[in-house]
Amino acid sequence: MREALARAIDSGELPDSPEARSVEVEVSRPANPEHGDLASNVALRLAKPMRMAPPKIAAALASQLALAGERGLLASAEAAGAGFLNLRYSEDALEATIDRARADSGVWGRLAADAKTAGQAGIRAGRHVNVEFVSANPTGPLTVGNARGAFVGDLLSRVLEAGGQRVTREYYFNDSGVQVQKLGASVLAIRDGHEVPEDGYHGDYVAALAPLLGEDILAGAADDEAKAWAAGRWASARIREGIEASLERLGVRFDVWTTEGSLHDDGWVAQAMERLRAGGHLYEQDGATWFRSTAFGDDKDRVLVKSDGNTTYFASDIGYVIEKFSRGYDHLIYIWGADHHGTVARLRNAAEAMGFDKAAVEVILTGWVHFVEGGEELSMSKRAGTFIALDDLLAELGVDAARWYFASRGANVNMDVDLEVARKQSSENPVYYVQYAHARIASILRKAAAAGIAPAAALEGSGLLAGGPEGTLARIVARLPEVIEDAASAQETQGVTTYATELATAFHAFYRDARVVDPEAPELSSQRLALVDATRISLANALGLLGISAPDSM
RNA sequence: GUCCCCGUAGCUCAGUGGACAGAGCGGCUGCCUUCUAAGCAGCGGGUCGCAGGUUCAAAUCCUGCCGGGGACGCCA
Repeated sequence: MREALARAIDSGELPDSPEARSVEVEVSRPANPEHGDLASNVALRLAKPMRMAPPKIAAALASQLALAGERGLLASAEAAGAGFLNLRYSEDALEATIDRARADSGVWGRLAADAKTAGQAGIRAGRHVNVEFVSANPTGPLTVGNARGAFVGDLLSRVLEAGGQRVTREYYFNDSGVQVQKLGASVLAIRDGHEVPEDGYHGDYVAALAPLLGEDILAGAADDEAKAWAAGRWASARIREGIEASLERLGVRFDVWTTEGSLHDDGWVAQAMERLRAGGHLYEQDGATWFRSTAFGDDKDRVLVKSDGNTTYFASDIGYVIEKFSRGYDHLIYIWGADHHGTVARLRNAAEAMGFDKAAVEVILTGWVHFVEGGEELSMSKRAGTFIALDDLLAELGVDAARWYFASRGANVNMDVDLEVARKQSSENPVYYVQYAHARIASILRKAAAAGIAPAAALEGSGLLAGGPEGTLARIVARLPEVIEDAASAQETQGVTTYATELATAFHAFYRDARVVDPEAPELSSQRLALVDATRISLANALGLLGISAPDSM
């Protein structure tokens, strides 16, 4: 495009100027397929510096592009509308792409972490990133309220991996806070037939744990408080196992589990404080130690060490920042609920004060999920035991439907979920529409194999994609790599669900218009089988990226 | 009071500078002797919260306002 522009200027067709030579050439995919496979607005941008009507500029560029033929890549280039330049791929280029999808089926669509992609703006392939999410304390099972973070974090991780980044999934929790002792006291109370303390934990899961508590756990505990701690640590370890199992069922697996206590024990918190102190970012007032967060634009300064000598949660957080960076990450991402937004600034400010790049500490806030059942709001208190366990919800809705539900919405939007409606509509979830297309293809492939027709080895040069139903379908199949690229750079999955739905629709239409297995026309059949197989691969890889299964039959 | 997020079809949500604003669900009408009808074709449904501004071009960017949610602790 840039070359064509230069040629047009050199040949005197278009006026020369510094602006014209340096204009940003933008190429995008038009919404309307009639506008070609790619479109550019350069002519519109050039109108002012060139003092020429956009359509005229577009026409000049189109003729230059047509002359060059771009080494067989483009079939046509034409000016259209108010000055758009529409380009169309050649059959050969499209066929080669379809062949490539089949040859590299396992990695088709994913970005390699090579020098080329690393240099590309927004992609950041090769980056080593830590994604911390869920991080619910092990004082009870995961609730539906934890679902958002679990899916958002896992989907983000998958998308970054597909974009060629190295991802560590991290879970942070506190196993040494007073809540652990309260949990232990609650378990003991139930075991011994006493009332659960007012501020204890009242859920059924506590009662279920009580009879399992062995006397050996309490050995060596001198008084009631020590017993409660011992029981609490034991119970929270059991609960953590349960949490891990729940996450496994969601298809979420963590690489690293870090406890708040270890950040103190291993000296990270002290190290962080030392670094801030050395930089002159700390001061003492009213017996407490403060971080001068306001120097970095925060509303107020923040306490690190309370006047009673205990450190705050924030102190652990900054120790954690150092600890994470010490492991060699280029970038840290935190998935937090929207209610934590007030703590974002201080964390990033502290990272900056400790000498890290503020931009390398990113917080993604998830919107609120408001659960309602039959018009009534559901409370979600672990302490009161009035929550809905994540496992229960997923047993009803299914993991694939739930994953799709969260993947197709932005992380930061608030949503209302009426469980009655969700149950009723789970069978209407669009995920099944996409999975059905995949199953249909698998069925066709089985049918063909039974009829002794094998997919063509390659389509390049076949002319199958010249137009008609085949051309339409192939163009969408070929788009997966750019869908993944967009998802990776925007760090979002909505585009993937939209694409998968579009591809499924295109396939269902193709299914209607073109019979694939036809013993009367074996050559056409085998070519169509190759296209249909490529469709299956794009569908499976799009679903796989979201952690959703691609069934061979439904 | 300050700050953050959201406001798009009856409902749930995509689209975040480009050519007539999209999908699913719901409503209505047709289509199974033919590779899976969990499908297909069609109809109906929109002041993109409101008002200004920037731009050749605004649902998209800027400002103000309205409405909904959330956060503002020496809690964790």
